[in-house]
Amino acid sequence: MAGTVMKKHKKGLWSPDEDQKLRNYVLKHGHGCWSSVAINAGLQRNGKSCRLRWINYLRPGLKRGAFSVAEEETVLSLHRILGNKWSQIAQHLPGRTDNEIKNYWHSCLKKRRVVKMSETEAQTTKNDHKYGEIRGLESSISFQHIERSAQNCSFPKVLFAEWLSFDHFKNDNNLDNHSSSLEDNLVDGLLVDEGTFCSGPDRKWDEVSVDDMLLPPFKLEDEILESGLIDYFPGEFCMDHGDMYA
DNA sequence: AACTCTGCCAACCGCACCGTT
DNA sequence: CAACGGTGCGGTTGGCAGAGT
Repeated sequence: MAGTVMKKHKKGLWSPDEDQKLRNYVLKHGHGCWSSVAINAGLQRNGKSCRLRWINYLRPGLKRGAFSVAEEETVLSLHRILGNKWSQIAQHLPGRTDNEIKNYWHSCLKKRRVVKMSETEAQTTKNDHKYGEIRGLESSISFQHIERSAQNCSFPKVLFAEWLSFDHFKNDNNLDNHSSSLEDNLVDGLLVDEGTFCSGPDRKWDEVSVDDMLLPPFKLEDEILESGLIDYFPGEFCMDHGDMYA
């Protein structure tokens, strides 16, 4: 088309100057609509590219560098349960992005997991009384809290603390606001995270009962405290409930 | 030193979902 | 209710750097 100027969006690596423009703009105005961010910040990028750059690189609070052992273990455990739900896994690793975790998984953990699985298969199943262990899963999942009658729900709720960010506890006691899916995940009156517990490859989530998730000596009703909360975390991870709801 | 191979990381792409019109 | 735009997510790719030959 002669005479028309097609505005081409720039692709490829971001220059320091572009980073600076985007950072300055978002810190000053917030992102709002990403496509307008690109225009208003004077960038020849599309909104999607800006969003990605911000989330994966420029956003404050991001951790850089190698994963710690604890982070690695978390990724392994969560991946075993959640599969390739990188964004969900990332929610439990503050400062890490889904992209980073995904890359890390593909580069390192996939190999290591093969080794580790063969090791763990040799171990007998741990049945610590402080843990609720999920049948069919090698890792033991902590049932951290049971929250009774949270907001609209008259059932006790089990929250898998590893699957909810601490921000949830600090900033948002209303479970229904946190995720629209939470209420959908009541199983026998217990709240669990979405679609993640399948006790076998042939079983669907809605076929899994609480019995599948709890092994003796668990008896939830005996463990619920006056506060409506219960802590199944091992000591070093234990948080004071007051802190969590402060 | 030159070349090839491999791993890592940043970014793109396509799709799905959601809210708005 | 369909169309549309914005956003989020997971898969994939391209390029760079370091290791190996």
